[in-house]
Amino acid sequence: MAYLERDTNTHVAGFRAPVRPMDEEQATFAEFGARSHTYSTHEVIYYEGDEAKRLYQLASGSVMLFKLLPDGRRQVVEVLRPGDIFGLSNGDEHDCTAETLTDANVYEVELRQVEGAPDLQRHLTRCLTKQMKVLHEHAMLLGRKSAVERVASFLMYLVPNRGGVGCVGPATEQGDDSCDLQLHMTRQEIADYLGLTIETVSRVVSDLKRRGVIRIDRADKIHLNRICGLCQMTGIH
Amino acid sequence: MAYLERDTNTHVAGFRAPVRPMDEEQATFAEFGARSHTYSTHEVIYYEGDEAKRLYQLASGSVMLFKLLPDGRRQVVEVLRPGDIFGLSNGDEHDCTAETLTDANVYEVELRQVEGAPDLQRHLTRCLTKQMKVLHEHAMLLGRKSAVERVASFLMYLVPNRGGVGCVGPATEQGDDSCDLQLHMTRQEIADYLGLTIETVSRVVSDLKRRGVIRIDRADKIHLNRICGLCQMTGIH
DNA sequence: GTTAGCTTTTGATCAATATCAAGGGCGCAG
DNA sequence: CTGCGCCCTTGATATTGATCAAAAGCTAAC
Repeated sequence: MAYLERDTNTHVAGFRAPVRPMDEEQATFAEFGARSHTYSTHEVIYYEGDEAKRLYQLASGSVMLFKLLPDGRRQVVEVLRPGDIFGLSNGDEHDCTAETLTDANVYEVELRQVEGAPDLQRHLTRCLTKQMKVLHEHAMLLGRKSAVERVASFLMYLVPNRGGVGCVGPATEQGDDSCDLQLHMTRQEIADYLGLTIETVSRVVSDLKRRGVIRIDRADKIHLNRICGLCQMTGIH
Repeated sequence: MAYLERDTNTHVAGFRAPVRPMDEEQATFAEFGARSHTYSTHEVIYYEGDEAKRLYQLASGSVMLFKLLPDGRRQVVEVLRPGDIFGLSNGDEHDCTAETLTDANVYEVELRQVEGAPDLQRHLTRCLTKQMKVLHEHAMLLGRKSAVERVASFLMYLVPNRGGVGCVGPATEQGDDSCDLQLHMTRQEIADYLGLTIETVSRVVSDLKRRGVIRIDRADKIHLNRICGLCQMTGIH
């Protein structure tokens, strides 16, 4: 199935973990003449191949970065959270397309202003390091995990305070083992993020439901009945 | 096949593209009280989970970063070239194991020295951005490419001046469409990098040989007969 | 030169996921 | 309220790559 065949105007998408507090990192950007820009759901911020002019930091909402092959195969390479950086490029072209998954607020700084701003640089290093770690984790997912493990990992990634990576304990702090998630991504976007087909994602989700691990309130509203049980399925344990 | 089951002492590994000139980025490190350290082939620089104390820059040779799942599945997440950075961590633990693939020379700087060094920071941003782009490309490979496309992409990545990513023209500058490669990785390491099994890698390589695209001089010395032909098989065209 | 221990290759089979093909559900426009 | 368009789900089948198994090459030590 080729992405290009899709009618691209009709998707609701993205995800937001409920009440994700701004990271310390986030404060910095506003101080650097960073204009703040608002984008609506499913708006393209830049295209792969566009000239890279600005550095972006997501303030609120959700943005995905993806790449396309000429035959239409798509890979979503990052799903960004508030505080994450994008738009940096080592050539002068963007290597990915950036598209919002929700309404999003974004700080924007001209690239040439970045060079001479040490604080900002320090900041960038920290953000990039964090995002790199997520990319490493995702490479493991794409290269070595089964379909079930991918979907379980994806859902766990959305659980607040589970940081997306690894297991920080048997349950949420209050000993509460359930959680509501709001996916802001279609099955197609999830599939393109996890390196699967839309059918496989759908089947795995149905399976998790059948096994009682999750409950599906709407296609994009999923309740986790047993976070620990789900976590056991990520391949990390 | 689980990595842990392997006898880990017997592998030759890694790759080096013939005569890769040092990037401008590389100069910087030596100026920051960076000790230079030499590691021999197949030496572990640090383990996943170790406390992160130093920042490393590869000066010469080749290093891979990999992650393991508890059942022994392994994913090589980066194969580093001279100039590349590693060892940064956003928590205090390393998220990957770093292991040399060849004898390697490495600059090492204490992490706390990094904070107060703006030039180094600027430098880091550039390196990380470049490596991030490679990670994006690799996510596409792992998520969406076929076995043949993966192996073809891998080989193209080793061709000097093809930068690893994309096609910069119909042939090398001199119009020369062939090239000698020295892989410093075993089939197992290649498989773990490409998200395949050792058997699949072997089969694909044999296939390319049968089709006359490559010639195999030794398991780790491969001659590309038709770079363009190979490039056509990467999925990028 | 021969043997032992790897790594790599090759073959046969299996399993996971993709592909192909219908339906079903939900939201929105009229 | 009704119908149309999207998604999403589910089923049947095909295909790719994994797994299991064994033989063939290398390399180094004796």
